[in-house]
Amino acid sequence: MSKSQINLPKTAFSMKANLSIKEPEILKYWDEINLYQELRSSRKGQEKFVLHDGPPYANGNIHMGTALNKILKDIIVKFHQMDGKDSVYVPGWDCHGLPIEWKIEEQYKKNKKNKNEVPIVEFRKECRAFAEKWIGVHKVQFKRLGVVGDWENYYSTMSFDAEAQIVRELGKFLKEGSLYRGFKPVLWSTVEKTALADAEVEYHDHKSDTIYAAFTVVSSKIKALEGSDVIIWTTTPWTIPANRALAYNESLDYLLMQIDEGEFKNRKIVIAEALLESVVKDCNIDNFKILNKFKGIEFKDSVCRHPFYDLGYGHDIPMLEARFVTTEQGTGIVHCAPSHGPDDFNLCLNNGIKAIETVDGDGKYTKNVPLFEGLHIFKSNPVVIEKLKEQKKLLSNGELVHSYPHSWRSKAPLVHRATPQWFISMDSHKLRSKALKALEETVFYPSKGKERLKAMIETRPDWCVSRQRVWGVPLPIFVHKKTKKILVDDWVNENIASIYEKEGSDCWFSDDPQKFLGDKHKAEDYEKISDIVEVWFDSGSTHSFVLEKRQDLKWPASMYLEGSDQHRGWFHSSLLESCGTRGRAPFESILSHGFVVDGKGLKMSKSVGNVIAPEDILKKYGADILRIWVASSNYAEDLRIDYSILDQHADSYRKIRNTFRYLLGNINDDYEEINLEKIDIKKLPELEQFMLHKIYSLDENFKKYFKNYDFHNLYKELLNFCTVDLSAFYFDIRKDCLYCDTIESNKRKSAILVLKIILNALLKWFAPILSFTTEEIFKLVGNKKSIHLEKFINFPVNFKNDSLNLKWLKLIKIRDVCNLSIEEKRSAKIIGSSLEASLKIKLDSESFKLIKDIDLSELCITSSTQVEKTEQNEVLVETEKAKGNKCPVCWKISPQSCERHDV
RNA sequence: GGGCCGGUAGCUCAGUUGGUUAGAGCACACCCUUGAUAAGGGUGGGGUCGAAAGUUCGAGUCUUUCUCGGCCCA
Repeated sequence: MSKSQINLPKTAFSMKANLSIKEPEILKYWDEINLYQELRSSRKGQEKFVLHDGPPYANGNIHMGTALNKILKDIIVKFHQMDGKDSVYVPGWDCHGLPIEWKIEEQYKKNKKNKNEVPIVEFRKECRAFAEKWIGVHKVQFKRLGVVGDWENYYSTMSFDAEAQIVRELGKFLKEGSLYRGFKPVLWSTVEKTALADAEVEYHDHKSDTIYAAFTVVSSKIKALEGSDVIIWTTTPWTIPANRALAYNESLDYLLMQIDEGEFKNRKIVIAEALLESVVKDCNIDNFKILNKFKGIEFKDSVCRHPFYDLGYGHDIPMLEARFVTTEQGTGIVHCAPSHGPDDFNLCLNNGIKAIETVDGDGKYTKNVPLFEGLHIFKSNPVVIEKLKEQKKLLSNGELVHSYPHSWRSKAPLVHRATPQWFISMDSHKLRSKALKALEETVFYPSKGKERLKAMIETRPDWCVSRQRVWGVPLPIFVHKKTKKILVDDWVNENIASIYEKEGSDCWFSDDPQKFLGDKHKAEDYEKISDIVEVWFDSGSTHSFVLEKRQDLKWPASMYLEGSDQHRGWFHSSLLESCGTRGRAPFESILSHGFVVDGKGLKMSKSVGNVIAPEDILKKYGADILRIWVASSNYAEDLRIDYSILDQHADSYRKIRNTFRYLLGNINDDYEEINLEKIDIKKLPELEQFMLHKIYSLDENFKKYFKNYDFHNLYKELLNFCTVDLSAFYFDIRKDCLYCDTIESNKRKSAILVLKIILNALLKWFAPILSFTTEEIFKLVGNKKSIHLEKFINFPVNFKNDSLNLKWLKLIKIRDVCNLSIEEKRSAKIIGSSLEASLKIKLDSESFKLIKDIDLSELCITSSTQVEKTEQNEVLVETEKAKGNKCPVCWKISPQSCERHDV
């Protein structure tokens, strides 16, 4: 029997995907047809959906986290585009900041160049070039993932427009009065000579010198204390010269005790009772007497002497009450250096003791510190300890390994150092309450994001927006030299902005200040601030220079989408910036996703060796597999990835691809648009009607899932449709008709019609996820430009047929019973394929009625079936080997010759 | 160390306001097919729902503690 007599599937769509080769070709095609512009013009005038890109930092290759982020963005943008909206995506980059500065400095060090000898403007030019280079690299890498956007007209925080607008935004805070100059200790790196943002700090173990030092009581309400030594413990002996106070906890119990041995023999010391044991052990004190016990509250108004009293440290050291004093470690009395710790700073500030500059940017003591001026703090511990010993103020000293802040770049230990800073007040102009109100008006996916952000806004301190660095937008502030008043002048602010618009912000550092002040103010009367704006203000302002400025976008954005760490980052800074300047959030919704972790749920790290680079996945699997991974993972939690997980997604991809291949093969790649409204559904076989109902109800779920951005359930439903409803059911049953019936047969024509509808539906449903593969197929079967220009299908409501659905669900249950019976005979080696089976089926009267017009042989893919009515309330099936001859065409076995194929 | 979030088959995920024997797909095993063929079909095994205690007639679901992991903060 020649195979030419049957209609075997034929298609140019290969089974093997070869994605790593095919995808770049499709990218080229998208470039050729200028897909992004086509997308825009195809939805001109339609409702806008704007997903505002949270700018990645223009530094280093992309990793799985960035890939996840961009793919998720792209999937959402494409969904809205296919939903008929003008769905615009403008990618952007964050360019200023310390990491790039550090890279350039690293290069300097390599080339033995001294940063201090390079003019700031030249240094900044190198930073700019560095960022530009990485934007170029990122662009290629993001595009390769299949992300469609306005890559030609991206935004960046270092563009002249952006720098100008950032100045205008700061001007608003300045004018309002919520931007003020404060003074506080910040974490400072003496290596980079800069303050560090919280995000730039890492905690590592560090070996510190520890000391127990004595502060002699000069006066106290408890007379017994006078002349005794209050003992403090610290891991930073170098802060002793900056000491201005001691702190105690009023609810703790304290002891006055006499020491009967060693250096402190016959001297009286004061410590907390709870720490007696550890102090005695630490200081090797074996012989002592407890003289007195009292509550911390009695320390009130006590005054001590600095250990270096005789060396020029004549000032009083008051004892102050502080809740932060605990009995976890130390002595229960804490030494306070307001210039070197936030707690110390606040406590002293509340008691009228101001911080002064005790340490300069290089880490050397200033002239405010007698004895030690010019000495580097990291070299001063031995000197301080020596002096304490000499003054007989050192009870004991040692070493301690503990968790300590370090710079994430240089890994150098950090110190707290008081510096002048610029702040935006959270409360002076109700920024906090505005932001909290804005959160109530924002939709969060997942919803738990709202609480997370809210908790942060409720408790955060004023926003410090200044940094002592050079690669950033200069703080556009002048302070009057005599009055110390901040210059607030709209004209000056706008003047600075318009200068930046023309030439960028480099000129702030190089040009005559008069250029910015114009004729209105004399430059010599003003101090020009040389700080730069912290980068979170840059990115927090993107809404102002991207969303508001561009005609193709809208303000506020429909959505901000980032990793969950950005609750503290970009979501946070954007919310504050926009609430401060515009009174509402720059976004209508926020979608946050978890972090990419390895197959066991552990975070990826080089040292563990569980890092997977997007590049490797693209090479081995292709972008569509990676996109499946994104779509099928629950982004509300952390997302696991390893090669076994990817292998399984690759298997699913193959299943989907073969589903398409079956469809294409049976229609011989011959597709035409079908007017769904004009189908006479009642004239189709019931199986086809059932499939149309399936399509309709799947589409309903699809839309529901899409509305909630619930992609992993959406993808799962699509995949199950391919596997369960199509491959194992509809396709399997209809093979006989498609292969063996004549082309003219109405049944076959009906099946072909439904196959075409399914093909079209699957293409559109999958397009946002399988961007490359659906395009490959779309180009094969049509002459339209791109699948991504299409819209989702609106299926006619008459596809829906609930009663038919119920009937067929029952039929499938009967089919399941039949399969069990067939399997029994198959495992007994009585039959092989199901076409070798002949079924004897007994049905109760209800089921018997159900199958009146149903061909159970067709449904179960057997050669024959006999059905009997029975009183029993169950389905009984007996399988026998079919008797007769096998039709050489349709392979059905019957005693007579084949009805369809008269051979 | 503190705050928040999470832990359901090997994997990705469902599991309504507590209510039958905890589900799906994939993977796996066995069988069939060789006209979707580096495909396709059928059947099957697989879970102490992170652990323990408690509330309840009844807990994957509620409470507490612990544990592991992640994010944020110190």
